[in-house]
Amino acid sequence: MAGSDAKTPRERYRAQVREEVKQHAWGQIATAGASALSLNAIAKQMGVSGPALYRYFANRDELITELVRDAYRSLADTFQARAQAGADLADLAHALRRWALDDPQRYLLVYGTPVPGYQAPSDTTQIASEMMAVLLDASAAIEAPATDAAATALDEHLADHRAWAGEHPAPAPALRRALAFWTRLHGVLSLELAGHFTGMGFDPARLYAAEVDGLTGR
Amino acid sequence: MAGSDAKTPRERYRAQVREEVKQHAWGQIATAGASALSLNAIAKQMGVSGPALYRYFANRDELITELVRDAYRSLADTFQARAQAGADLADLAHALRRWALDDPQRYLLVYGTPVPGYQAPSDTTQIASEMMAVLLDASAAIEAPATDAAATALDEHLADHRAWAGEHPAPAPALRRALAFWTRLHGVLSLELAGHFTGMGFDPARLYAAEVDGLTGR
DNA sequence: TGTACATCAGTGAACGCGCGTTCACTGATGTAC
DNA sequence: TGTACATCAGTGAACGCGCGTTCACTGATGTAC
Repeated sequence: MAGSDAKTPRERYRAQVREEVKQHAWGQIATAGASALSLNAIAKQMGVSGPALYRYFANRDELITELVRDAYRSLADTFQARAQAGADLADLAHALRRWALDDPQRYLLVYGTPVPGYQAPSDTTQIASEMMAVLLDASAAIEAPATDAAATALDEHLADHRAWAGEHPAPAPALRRALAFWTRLHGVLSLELAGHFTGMGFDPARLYAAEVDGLTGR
Repeated sequence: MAGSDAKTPRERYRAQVREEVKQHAWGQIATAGASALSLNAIAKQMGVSGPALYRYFANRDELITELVRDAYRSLADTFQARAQAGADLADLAHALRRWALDDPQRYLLVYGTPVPGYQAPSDTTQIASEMMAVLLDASAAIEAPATDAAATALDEHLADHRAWAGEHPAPAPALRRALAFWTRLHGVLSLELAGHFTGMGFDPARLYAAEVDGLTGR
């Protein structure tokens, strides 16, 4: 949004090719997983020689970093857009599920088993806290159901360890709810995406919905 | 336990070398992830030529399969041993956490992002249902707290889709509880193991404990 | 509008690497008489 | 207990593959006068 938007044709072309490379990268990740990403293979798919791509990405890691960043950004944007449209916690939950099922590998690139030896870009922390802010807003907007002893114990801990919430003024129960939102829904989603429910016979969407209901106080 | 236990020295030697190969395999997985597993690299570590290992494993996939099977088996054994010692659902939860933190890569090999293109051995289904049986026993042993509307809706679905529970006579609320046990604890564990909580400032063990308490009715 | 020069995209050859896997072989270990 | 033979562990060479990445280069595209 900021900065010099005046793009020369060459700049536009570069951006376009970078985009095309990323498209093919996603396709490759979808079929063989992130650890199998290969610049040479992408080049072949694009009908171009391998070294050509080094004009656009310094190396393989920079490409992966870009994909991770884009995935994070996409999820954060989805959350923010929904929140701005008046979504409550349950709506966010279903937006998350749609986002994940829409492109499982994109979800797994962010939340799956880390690619060995690959260090996530540091600015994802920033994006992650944008998402967390949306979650905290929505969590704080729910009237607290009766808190039991276990919840209270965690609340006390969270009240003292709320660095991750930044400046957000959410009370401890909202912090707890936001964390549970994240971990419970991730629990269902990641097992579903990894295929651990296949053959079990029940519908993962029902389990997900029940978890959402539990989180939002029905 | 069954079968011919009379081992010739050669058979014993073979078993021993297979075991040694697996040890190195785990070490390698720990540092570079499962997708980086290489027979040649293991051979080098063992001070032996690459092809030598083909006396012990038909190929790379057979080795991975064996590791997955062992991991499953280890978790199932842990659960069964704890259950036989009188463990309740909360005890099982903490056993699971210990098992996972004890060797994160072993946990991730079973429950993490699937290794691309690798098909899990079919007999893991058998082991998985052994574990499920233990979970269902423990879940059924807990007196049901007041069930809310969301839980009831899921219960109705599970009552009609209980193939995964096999012959187990657990009532629907116990089925639901066992599933929640699995997905919620996996949610916390997998995010913790993937490092998504690092830098957030709170203690994952507290979050885990709160989820356990919630599952066991305090 | 036309020419001279600089910029940059893409090529092809090359380097070094490690992988999985096959194969013909040597030498040690076990088995049968 | 001793010899003859079969079994099997491990070797080294080899095949074909794909990877990331560097480098000197050609040819097209844009810029300055």
